Amino acid sequence: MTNNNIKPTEGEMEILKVLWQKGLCTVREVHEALDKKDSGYTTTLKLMQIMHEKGMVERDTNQKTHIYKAIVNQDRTEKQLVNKMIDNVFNGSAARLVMQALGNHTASADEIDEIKKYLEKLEKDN
Amino acid sequence: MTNNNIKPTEGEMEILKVLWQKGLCTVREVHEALDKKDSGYTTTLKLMQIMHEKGMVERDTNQKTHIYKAIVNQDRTEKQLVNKMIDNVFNGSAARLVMQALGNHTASADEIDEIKKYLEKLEKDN
DNA sequence: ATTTGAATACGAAATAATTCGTAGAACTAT
DNA sequence: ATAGTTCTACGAATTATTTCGTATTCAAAT
Repeated sequence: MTNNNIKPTEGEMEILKVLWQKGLCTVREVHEALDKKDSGYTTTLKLMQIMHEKGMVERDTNQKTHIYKAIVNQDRTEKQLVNKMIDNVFNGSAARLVMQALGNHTASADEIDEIKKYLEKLEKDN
Repeated sequence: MTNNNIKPTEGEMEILKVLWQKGLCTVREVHEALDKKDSGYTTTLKLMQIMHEKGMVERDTNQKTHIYKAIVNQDRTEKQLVNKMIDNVFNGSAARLVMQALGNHTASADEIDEIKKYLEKLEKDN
């Protein structure tokens, strides 16, 4: 395994998603992006500081306002979480997870097409 | 929503999986089935008691040894967890989750076939 | 009947995750 | 330079989850 085996908490995932999407961010920007009024600014700050201790993000502290950046890899992290769910919930069957995900109103016709294309490609590559 | 919106914790999921698979179980049986030596018998017991308070399981207390049974529906629970992940991790895109799940060694050729069939069926039904 | 073994109940410790309050440093504008 | 705003640091409270120890009950075997 190239990378570490960190399992982000839910709160950390929220923040990572923002960082992955935006690249470089101040705490303020991240906090704004999670428009959840659920929690205050210092909560986001604290979270990001903890993530820094854990080595999930790096930061540039040259300016007063620190700039954060995700270190952990998005794709790898997503795969990790998905695999964990496949193990924990679906007894190791990726297919069961997929079907569960698709037997939903969440999957539009477009999405299904997209997935079919992806499957074709997968099979070609093997 | 027919059912409640309970989000089982990780520990609770472990237990639910056993109950779903076996149907009726004593605490002892569940505990044995989770062969994790990680934790003692009373831990499993306590968990199951809490699950009972939460209304996730029901139990027959006529005998000294109580018999437990899952109340929460497996399919519904799985869907809930998957949907949560789609939202939390994949910004609402079921397709992204599916691709992440399939771009894995976990998905065998057989599984992929199975999924393709499932997609055909999905499309026919719409 | 007494011992032994296995079960439940329950409180509370241990751990993890989130949240916030407050202090002080630094920048901006007056 | 002083006031006001924005930032970080950091300790501590809160909440959720897991874990265990101990008391008690019940039943079976001696």
